[in-house]
Amino acid sequence: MGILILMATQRTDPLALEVVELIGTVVARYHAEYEQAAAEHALTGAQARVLGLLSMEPIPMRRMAQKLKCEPSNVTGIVDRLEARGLVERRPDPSDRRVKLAAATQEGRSTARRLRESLDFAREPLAQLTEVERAVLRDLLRRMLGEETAEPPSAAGS
Amino acid sequence: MGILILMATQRTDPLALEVVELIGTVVARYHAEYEQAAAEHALTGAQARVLGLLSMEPIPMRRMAQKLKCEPSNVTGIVDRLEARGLVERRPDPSDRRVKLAAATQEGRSTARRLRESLDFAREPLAQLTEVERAVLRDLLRRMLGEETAEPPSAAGS
DNA sequence: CCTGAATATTTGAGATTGTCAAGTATTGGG
DNA sequence: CCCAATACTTGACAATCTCAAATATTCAGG
Repeated sequence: MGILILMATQRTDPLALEVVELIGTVVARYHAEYEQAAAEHALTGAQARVLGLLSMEPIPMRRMAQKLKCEPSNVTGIVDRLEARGLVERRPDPSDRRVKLAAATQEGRSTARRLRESLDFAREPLAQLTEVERAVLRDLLRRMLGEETAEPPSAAGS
Repeated sequence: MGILILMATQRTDPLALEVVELIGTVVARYHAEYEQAAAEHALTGAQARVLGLLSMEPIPMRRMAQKLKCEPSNVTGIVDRLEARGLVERRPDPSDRRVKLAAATQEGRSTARRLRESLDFAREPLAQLTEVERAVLRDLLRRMLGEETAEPPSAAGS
Protein backbone atom coordinates (compact mmCIF):
# COMPACT_ATOMS: atom_id res chain seq x y z
CA MET A 1 0.00 0.00 0.00
CA GLY A 2 2.83 2.39 0.76
CA ILE A 3 3.95 2.25 -2.83
CA LEU A 4 0.52 3.13 -4.08
CA ILE A 5 0.28 6.13 -1.82
CA LEU A 6 3.72 7.26 -2.87
CA MET A 7 2.83 6.99 -6.51
CA ALA A 8 -0.43 8.80 -5.96
CA THR A 9 1.20 11.78 -4.30
CA GLN A 10 4.18 11.74 -6.63
CA ARG A 11 2.46 12.31 -9.92
CA THR A 12 -0.92 13.25 -11.33
CA ASP A 13 -2.47 13.38 -7.89
CA PRO A 14 -5.71 15.11 -8.86
CA LEU A 15 -6.05 16.76 -5.46
CA ALA A 16 -2.56 18.25 -5.57
CA LEU A 17 -3.09 19.33 -9.16
CA GLU A 18 -6.27 21.12 -8.24
CA VAL A 19 -4.61 22.89 -5.34
CA VAL A 20 -1.80 24.01 -7.62
CA GLU A 21 -4.38 25.19 -10.12
CA LEU A 22 -6.16 27.17 -7.41
CA ILE A 23 -2.91 28.69 -6.23
CA GLY A 24 -2.22 29.70 -9.82
CA THR A 25 -5.57 31.47 -9.85
CA VAL A 26 -4.77 33.21 -6.58
CA VAL A 27 -1.43 34.31 -8.00
CA ALA A 28 -3.04 35.70 -11.14
CA ARG A 29 -5.71 37.50 -9.16
CA TYR A 30 -3.23 38.93 -6.70
CA HIS A 31 -1.02 40.17 -9.50
CA ALA A 32 -3.87 41.75 -11.43
CA GLU A 33 -5.11 43.60 -8.36
CA TYR A 34 -1.64 44.77 -7.48
CA GLU A 35 -0.96 46.13 -10.96
CA GLN A 36 -4.31 47.84 -11.06
CA ALA A 37 -3.88 49.44 -7.64
CA ALA A 38 -0.44 50.65 -8.73
CA ALA A 39 -1.79 52.00 -12.01
CA GLU A 40 -4.43 54.00 -10.14
CA HIS A 41 -1.54 55.86 -8.54
CA ALA A 42 0.25 56.20 -11.88
CA LEU A 43 2.86 53.64 -10.84
CA THR A 44 4.03 50.45 -12.49
CA GLY A 45 4.12 47.26 -10.48
CA ALA A 46 7.87 47.43 -10.04
CA GLN A 47 7.71 51.05 -8.91
CA ALA A 48 4.96 50.24 -6.41
CA ARG A 49 6.98 47.38 -5.00
CA VAL A 50 10.07 49.54 -4.54
CA LEU A 51 8.11 52.41 -3.07
CA GLY A 52 6.39 50.04 -0.67
CA LEU A 53 9.70 48.73 0.60
CA LEU A 54 11.18 52.22 0.90
CA SER A 55 8.18 53.56 2.78
CA MET A 56 9.32 51.48 5.74
CA GLU A 57 12.96 52.53 5.89
CA PRO A 58 15.79 53.78 3.67
CA ILE A 59 17.59 50.93 1.94
CA PRO A 60 20.90 50.74 0.07
CA MET A 61 20.52 50.15 -3.66
CA ARG A 62 22.37 46.88 -3.35
CA ARG A 63 20.02 45.46 -0.74
CA MET A 64 17.01 46.55 -2.73
CA ALA A 65 18.31 44.52 -5.66
CA GLN A 66 18.68 41.52 -3.36
CA LYS A 67 15.13 41.92 -2.07
CA LEU A 68 13.79 42.16 -5.61
CA LYS A 69 16.07 39.37 -6.84
CA CYS A 70 17.32 41.45 -9.75
CA GLU A 71 20.49 43.21 -10.88
CA PRO A 72 21.49 46.43 -9.11
CA SER A 73 21.54 48.30 -12.40
CA ASN A 74 17.85 47.58 -12.73
CA VAL A 75 17.14 49.24 -9.39
CA THR A 76 19.02 52.30 -10.58
CA GLY A 77 16.48 52.85 -13.33
CA ILE A 78 13.41 52.28 -11.17
CA VAL A 79 14.67 54.60 -8.46
CA ASP A 80 15.59 57.15 -11.13
CA ARG A 81 11.97 57.32 -12.26
CA LEU A 82 10.60 57.48 -8.73
CA GLU A 83 13.11 60.20 -7.89
CA ALA A 84 12.16 62.19 -10.98
CA ARG A 85 8.61 62.26 -9.60
CA GLY A 86 9.67 63.33 -6.14
CA LEU A 87 8.55 60.12 -4.45
CA VAL A 88 12.02 58.93 -3.54
CA GLU A 89 15.40 60.52 -2.89
CA ARG A 90 18.98 59.28 -2.73
CA ARG A 91 20.98 59.99 0.41
CA PRO A 92 24.61 59.32 1.16
CA ASP A 93 25.36 56.64 3.69
CA PRO A 94 27.46 58.33 6.41
CA SER A 95 29.30 55.13 7.19
CA ASP A 96 30.28 54.18 3.62
CA ARG A 97 30.56 56.70 0.84
CA ARG A 98 30.17 54.04 -1.83
CA VAL A 99 26.62 53.38 -0.68
CA LYS A 100 23.56 55.37 -1.66
CA LEU A 101 20.47 55.02 0.46
CA ALA A 102 17.18 55.20 -1.37
CA ALA A 103 14.53 56.75 0.88
CA ALA A 104 10.88 57.64 0.36
CA THR A 105 10.07 61.33 0.56
CA GLN A 106 7.11 62.62 2.55
CA GLU A 107 5.00 62.46 -0.59
CA GLY A 108 6.35 59.01 -1.38
CA ARG A 109 5.30 57.70 2.02
CA SER A 110 1.82 59.08 1.69
CA THR A 111 1.49 57.59 -1.78
CA ALA A 112 2.66 54.25 -0.41
CA ARG A 113 0.11 54.43 2.39
CA ARG A 114 -2.76 55.18 0.01
CA LEU A 115 -1.55 52.37 -2.21
CA ARG A 116 -1.60 49.90 0.68
CA GLU A 117 -5.10 50.97 1.63
CA SER A 118 -6.44 50.62 -1.89
CA LEU A 119 -4.94 47.14 -2.12
CA ASP A 120 -7.98 45.31 -0.91
CA PHE A 121 -7.00 41.84 -1.91
CA ALA A 122 -7.37 41.28 1.81
CA ARG A 123 -10.97 42.33 2.21
CA GLU A 124 -12.84 40.95 -0.75
CA PRO A 125 -11.64 37.34 -1.00
CA LEU A 126 -11.03 36.80 2.69
CA ALA A 127 -14.41 38.18 3.60
CA GLN A 128 -15.86 34.92 2.31
CA LEU A 129 -14.25 33.07 5.19
CA THR A 130 -15.12 32.95 8.86
CA GLU A 131 -12.64 33.78 11.57
CA VAL A 132 -11.98 30.11 12.22
CA GLU A 133 -11.52 29.30 8.57
CA ARG A 134 -9.04 32.11 8.17
CA ALA A 135 -7.05 30.73 11.07
CA VAL A 136 -7.06 27.28 9.47
CA LEU A 137 -5.96 28.79 6.16
CA ARG A 138 -3.16 30.68 7.88
CA ASP A 139 -1.89 27.53 9.56
CA LEU A 140 -2.01 25.53 6.36
CA LEU A 141 -0.16 28.21 4.41
CA ARG A 142 2.44 28.45 7.16
CA ARG A 143 3.02 24.71 7.10
CA MET A 144 3.12 24.72 3.32
CA LEU A 145 5.73 27.44 3.20
CA GLY A 146 7.82 25.85 5.91
CA GLU A 147 9.71 27.84 8.50
CA GLU A 148 11.71 29.95 6.10
CA THR A 149 9.06 32.66 6.07
CA ALA A 150 11.00 34.46 8.78
CA GLU A 151 13.38 37.28 7.78
CA PRO A 152 16.97 36.24 7.29
CA PRO A 153 19.14 37.85 9.98
CA SER A 154 20.24 41.20 8.60
CA ALA A 155 22.91 41.78 11.23
CA ALA A 156 25.15 38.87 10.34
CA GLY A 157 26.57 38.76 6.85
CA SER A 158 25.08 36.27 4.40
CA MET B 1 -21.09 41.94 19.02
CA GLY B 2 -21.90 42.19 15.34
CA ILE B 3 -20.39 45.65 15.15
CA LEU B 4 -17.21 44.53 16.82
CA ILE B 5 -16.79 41.65 14.42
CA LEU B 6 -17.45 43.93 11.49
CA MET B 7 -14.85 46.39 12.66
CA ALA B 8 -12.35 43.66 13.33
CA THR B 9 -12.64 42.22 9.86
CA GLN B 10 -12.84 45.60 8.21
CA ARG B 11 -9.41 46.99 9.02
CA THR B 12 -6.12 45.96 10.58
CA ASP B 13 -7.44 42.54 11.47
CA PRO B 14 -4.11 40.92 12.37
CA LEU B 15 -5.30 37.49 11.25
CA ALA B 16 -6.38 38.74 7.81
CA LEU B 17 -3.16 40.73 7.50
CA GLU B 18 -1.11 37.64 8.23
CA VAL B 19 -3.02 35.60 5.69
CA VAL B 20 -2.49 38.29 3.07
CA GLU B 21 1.19 38.35 3.97
CA LEU B 22 1.38 34.57 3.57
CA ILE B 23 -0.41 34.73 0.24
CA GLY B 24 2.07 37.37 -0.86
CA THR B 25 4.85 34.95 0.02
CA VAL B 26 3.16 32.17 -1.93
CA VAL B 27 2.79 34.49 -4.91
CA ALA B 28 6.45 35.46 -4.81
CA ARG B 29 7.56 31.85 -4.47
CA TYR B 30 5.30 30.66 -7.25
CA HIS B 31 6.52 33.38 -9.56
CA ALA B 32 10.17 32.76 -8.86
CA GLU B 33 9.81 29.03 -9.50
CA TYR B 34 7.86 29.62 -12.66
CA GLU B 35 10.42 32.04 -14.09
CA GLN B 36 13.26 29.72 -13.20
CA ALA B 37 11.61 26.69 -14.72
CA ALA B 38 10.95 28.70 -17.87
CA ALA B 39 14.53 29.96 -17.98
CA GLU B 40 15.84 26.40 -17.77
CA HIS B 41 14.10 25.81 -21.08
CA ALA B 42 15.39 29.09 -22.51
CA LEU B 43 11.94 30.64 -22.30
CA THR B 44 10.74 33.83 -20.67
CA GLY B 45 7.79 33.72 -18.33
CA ALA B 46 5.43 35.13 -20.95
CA GLN B 47 6.63 32.65 -23.56
CA ALA B 48 6.17 29.75 -21.15
CA ARG B 49 2.66 30.88 -20.32
CA VAL B 50 1.68 31.12 -23.98
CA LEU B 51 3.29 27.81 -24.85
CA GLY B 52 1.53 26.16 -21.94
CA LEU B 53 -1.84 27.36 -23.15
CA LEU B 54 -1.13 26.37 -26.74
CA SER B 55 0.05 22.90 -25.76
CA MET B 56 -3.57 22.08 -24.96
CA GLU B 57 -5.23 23.30 -28.14
CA PRO B 58 -4.79 25.84 -30.92
CA ILE B 59 -6.12 29.25 -29.96
CA PRO B 60 -6.92 32.36 -32.01
CA MET B 61 -4.59 35.25 -31.33
CA ARG B 62 -7.48 37.34 -30.09
CA ARG B 63 -8.53 34.80 -27.46
CA MET B 64 -4.94 34.42 -26.31
CA ALA B 65 -4.83 38.14 -25.64
CA GLN B 66 -8.02 37.87 -23.61
CA LYS B 67 -6.62 34.99 -21.58
CA LEU B 68 -3.43 36.93 -20.89
CA LYS B 69 -5.33 40.18 -20.29
CA CYS B 70 -3.13 42.11 -22.69
CA GLU B 71 -3.34 43.75 -26.11
CA PRO B 72 -3.44 41.51 -29.19
CA SER B 73 -0.41 43.26 -30.62
CA ASN B 74 1.55 42.01 -27.65
CA VAL B 75 0.62 38.41 -28.42
CA THR B 76 1.84 38.91 -31.97
CA GLY B 77 5.36 39.55 -30.72
CA ILE B 78 5.45 36.66 -28.27
CA VAL B 79 4.12 34.19 -30.84
CA ASP B 80 6.61 35.60 -33.38
CA ARG B 81 9.49 34.63 -31.10
CA LEU B 82 8.08 31.20 -30.33
CA GLU B 83 7.45 30.63 -34.02
CA ALA B 84 11.00 31.66 -34.90
CA ARG B 85 12.17 28.86 -32.60
CA GLY B 86 9.87 26.29 -34.11
CA LEU B 87 7.81 25.81 -30.96
CA VAL B 88 4.63 27.31 -32.36
CA GLU B 89 3.06 27.80 -35.77
CA ARG B 90 0.26 29.93 -37.18
CA ARG B 91 -2.56 28.22 -39.04
CA PRO B 92 -5.48 29.69 -40.92
CA ASP B 93 -8.90 29.25 -39.39
CA PRO B 94 -11.01 27.50 -42.01
CA SER B 95 -14.18 29.15 -40.78
CA ASP B 96 -12.92 32.75 -40.74
CA ARG B 97 -10.04 33.94 -42.83
CA ARG B 98 -9.40 36.91 -40.56
CA VAL B 99 -8.44 34.59 -37.74
CA LYS B 100 -5.04 33.01 -37.24
CA LEU B 101 -4.78 30.04 -34.94
CA ALA B 102 -1.62 29.75 -32.92
CA ALA B 103 -0.77 26.09 -32.35
CA ALA B 104 2.11 24.34 -30.62
CA THR B 105 4.29 22.22 -32.87
CA GLN B 106 5.37 18.72 -31.91
CA GLU B 107 8.53 20.15 -30.38
CA GLY B 108 6.51 22.87 -28.67
CA ARG B 109 4.27 20.32 -27.00
CA SER B 110 7.18 18.28 -25.76
CA THR B 111 8.85 21.42 -24.40
CA ALA B 112 5.62 22.35 -22.66
CA ARG B 113 5.36 18.90 -21.14
CA ARG B 114 8.91 18.99 -19.81
CA LEU B 115 8.23 22.46 -18.48
CA ARG B 116 5.16 21.26 -16.61
CA GLU B 117 7.07 18.38 -15.12
CA SER B 118 9.93 20.55 -13.95
CA LEU B 119 7.46 22.92 -12.32
CA ASP B 120 7.43 21.21 -8.99
CA PHE B 121 5.74 23.90 -7.01
CA ALA B 122 3.23 21.14 -6.48
CA ARG B 123 5.50 18.57 -4.93
CA GLU B 124 7.76 20.45 -2.58
CA PRO B 125 5.42 22.75 -0.67
CA LEU B 126 2.36 20.54 -0.81
CA ALA B 127 4.32 17.53 0.36
CA GLN B 128 4.27 19.12 3.80
CA LEU B 129 0.54 18.55 4.02
CA THR B 130 -1.47 15.40 4.53
CA GLU B 131 -4.18 14.30 2.17
CA VAL B 132 -6.88 15.67 4.45
CA GLU B 133 -5.11 18.99 4.89
CA ARG B 134 -4.76 19.40 1.17
CA ALA B 135 -8.47 18.82 0.77
CA VAL B 136 -9.19 21.44 3.42
CA LEU B 137 -6.84 23.85 1.70
CA ARG B 138 -8.52 23.22 -1.64
CA ASP B 139 -11.95 23.93 -0.18
CA LEU B 140 -10.80 27.11 1.53
CA LEU B 141 -9.15 28.41 -1.62
CA ARG B 142 -12.24 27.58 -3.62
CA ARG B 143 -14.47 29.48 -1.20
CA MET B 144 -12.02 32.36 -1.12
CA LEU B 145 -11.97 32.66 -4.88
CA GLY B 146 -15.72 32.35 -5.19
CA GLU B 147 -17.48 30.26 -7.77
CA GLU B 148 -15.97 31.89 -10.84
CA THR B 149 -13.02 29.51 -10.78
CA ALA B 150 -14.96 26.66 -12.33
CA GLU B 151 -15.03 26.22 -16.08
CA PRO B 152 -18.47 26.51 -17.58
CA PRO B 153 -19.35 22.81 -17.34
CA SER B 154 -20.67 21.05 -20.38
CA ALA B 155 -22.67 18.42 -18.51
CA ALA B 156 -23.28 18.65 -14.77
CA GLY B 157 -22.41 21.57 -12.52
CA SER B 158 -19.53 21.34 -10.06
C1' DC C 1 51.62 55.49 3.01
C1' DC C 2 50.69 52.85 -1.34
C1' DT C 3 48.92 49.16 -4.08
C1' DG C 4 45.49 46.16 -5.43
C1' DA C 5 41.42 43.33 -4.79
C1' DA C 6 36.72 43.75 -3.49
C1' DT C 7 32.43 46.36 -3.16
C1' DA C 8 28.56 49.84 -4.52
C1' DT C 9 26.69 52.24 -7.92
C1' DT C 10 26.02 53.98 -12.53
C1' DT C 11 26.08 53.91 -17.63
C1' DG C 12 25.17 52.00 -22.10
C1' DA C 13 23.73 48.35 -25.28
C1' DG C 14 20.30 45.14 -26.27
C1' DA C 15 16.27 41.86 -25.61
C1' DT C 16 11.51 41.33 -24.08
C1' DT C 17 7.12 42.85 -22.65
C1' DG C 18 3.62 45.95 -22.79
C1' DT C 19 0.60 50.06 -24.63
C1' DC C 20 -1.45 52.78 -28.20
C1' DA C 21 -2.62 54.32 -32.89
C1' DA C 22 -2.84 53.27 -37.57
C1' DG C 23 -3.12 50.10 -41.45
C1' DT C 24 -4.80 45.76 -43.94
C1' DA C 25 -7.86 41.95 -44.69
C1' DT C 26 -12.18 39.82 -43.95
C1' DT C 27 -16.88 39.36 -42.37
C1' DG C 28 -21.64 40.35 -42.18
C1' DG C 29 -25.78 43.27 -41.90
C1' DG C 30 -28.72 46.51 -44.41
C1' DC D 1 -22.98 46.91 -52.92
C1' DC D 2 -21.48 49.58 -48.85
C1' DC D 3 -19.98 50.22 -44.31
C1' DA D 4 -19.20 49.24 -39.68
C1' DA D 5 -17.20 45.75 -36.91
C1' DT D 6 -13.66 42.32 -36.23
C1' DA D 7 -8.86 40.03 -36.38
C1' DC D 8 -4.41 40.63 -36.93
C1' DT D 9 -0.07 43.16 -37.85
C1' DT D 10 3.08 47.05 -37.84
C1' DG D 11 5.58 50.92 -35.91
C1' DA D 12 6.72 54.05 -32.20
C1' DC D 13 7.55 54.42 -27.58
C1' DA D 14 8.10 53.42 -22.39
C1' DA D 15 9.46 50.27 -18.70
C1' DT D 16 11.87 46.26 -16.99
C1' DC D 17 15.53 43.35 -17.07
C1' DT D 18 20.38 41.42 -18.08
C1' DC D 19 25.16 41.89 -18.99
C1' DA D 20 29.66 44.16 -19.46
C1' DA D 21 32.31 48.07 -18.55
C1' DA D 22 33.43 52.39 -16.01
C1' DT D 23 33.85 55.10 -11.60
C1' DA D 24 34.34 55.78 -6.76
C1' DT D 25 35.33 54.01 -2.38
C1' DT D 26 36.83 50.74 1.10
C1' DC D 27 40.00 47.73 3.17
C1' DA D 28 43.78 44.50 3.77
C1' DG D 29 48.87 43.98 3.29
C1' DG D 30 53.46 45.16 2.42
